[in-house]
Amino acid sequence: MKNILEIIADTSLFNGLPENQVKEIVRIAVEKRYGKGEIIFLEGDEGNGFYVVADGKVKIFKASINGKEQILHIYGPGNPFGEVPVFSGKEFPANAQAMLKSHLLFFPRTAFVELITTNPSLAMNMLAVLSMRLREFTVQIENLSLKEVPGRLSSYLLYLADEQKSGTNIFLPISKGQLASLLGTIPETLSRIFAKMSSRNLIEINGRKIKLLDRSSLEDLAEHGKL
Amino acid sequence: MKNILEIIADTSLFNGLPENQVKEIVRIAVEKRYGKGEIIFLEGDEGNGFYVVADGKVKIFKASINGKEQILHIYGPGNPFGEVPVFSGKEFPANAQAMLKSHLLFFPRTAFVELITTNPSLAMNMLAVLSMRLREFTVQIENLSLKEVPGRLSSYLLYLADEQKSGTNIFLPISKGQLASLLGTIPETLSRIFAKMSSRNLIEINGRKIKLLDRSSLEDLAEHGKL
DNA sequence: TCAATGCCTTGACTTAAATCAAAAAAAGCT
DNA sequence: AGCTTTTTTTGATTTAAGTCAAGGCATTGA
Repeated sequence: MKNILEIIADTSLFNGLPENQVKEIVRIAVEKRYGKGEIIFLEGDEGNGFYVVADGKVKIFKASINGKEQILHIYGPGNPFGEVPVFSGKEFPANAQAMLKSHLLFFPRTAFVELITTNPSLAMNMLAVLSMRLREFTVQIENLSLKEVPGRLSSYLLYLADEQKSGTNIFLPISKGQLASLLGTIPETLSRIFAKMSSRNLIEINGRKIKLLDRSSLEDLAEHGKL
Repeated sequence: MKNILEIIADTSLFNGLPENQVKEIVRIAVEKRYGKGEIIFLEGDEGNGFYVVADGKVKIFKASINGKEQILHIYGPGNPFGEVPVFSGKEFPANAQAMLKSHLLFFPRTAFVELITTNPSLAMNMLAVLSMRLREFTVQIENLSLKEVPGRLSSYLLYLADEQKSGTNIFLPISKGQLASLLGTIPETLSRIFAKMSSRNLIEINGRKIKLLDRSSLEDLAEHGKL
């Protein structure tokens, strides 16, 4: 278990900051703990601060009336989330829930804004974080609107392979049901597509272990769609 | 035709800044003009700065191989765009094209970053702008994945009515073809849905003039989907 | 006024994916 | 282990929306 200072040092948000600033940040951070499945905030809740994951896993999602959910992000150690209302001054635009027992740091809005207004390099880090988020959303919207599910799945598998640097063997960090939600579909559809990709020797599946057999076909699929 | 100083004063990005700071900003702005249909930047281009629309209309979009496009935003006078690579330090994540003859102000990356690092309140404005964008994208992803086209259209019409403050009479600011792309669909589908909504007396259409006849049904549609 | 162009609509058809229902497999628990 | 609960898979069916093709309407301009 790391201490708060170590956690903060591991966050992109805070790197490159001078020693005394980091201490200031530690001073305003509030530790919070959540059990598996516990709701951290709901869409529409007043956004009086943002969080950094110290340990555990958190999902950010939108829900429709009829129960279907769309996962927007999944965050792990070192990732900040919930920053939007800090600067837009409005409510949270989506829900956050702990996927595992999680340990979070909470940064209250007013204290953080105070820090940022006097510290340009913290502001720059924050700008970089938000820009990256915007970039990710751009990709996600493209995926949802321009590609069919097999294309989105291929993109995700290739992304994972890259992320995990494990060559062609990858491991799903979330359940297939959750993956379906992240890809904007439902478990049945995802299952069928896995089966089809498997039967065409694009991949090999063993529970959460997946082996990429035909990378170039997967890349093609991620680009052009159509299985 | 406004002068640069007036344009800049009208931008949320720059409001609340002290006089001398505004002058600094004017100093680094570069005027650029584009004809209708002209490309401003393409996805993957190096992002060496961002733009503010002084006059005209600009669309930001993603394109797929087979010609289908997804419009992400449409910006008019006073709106900044292309800020992402300024802080993420990467390329533009989408394409930008002038929809009309447009007059833009360009802010070079390095000069702007310099300004921001010495001016916390400019940084705060920038953070607010990015946060608002993030919030909009969150809604757009929800729409694309959780709602069917009639629901997305209803949301858009209600949004327009609110925006235009014209009661129940609204005017489409873009062509129906472009609207289809903004809603993540194709013109044929949009046309059919307009026809269906019209036959059910939810709306009345006359070219780009639309009258909302049954607001509560539209709201219901925007919430729950299903026409 | 009449062609010409661009934009929108309509119809017939196909297809990807959602829904409903149920079985099978895997993971947790005592 | 044996039981329960959750997750995943499979099958049959429905449905929303995309594709292809043709026609209509309106604006522009010679």
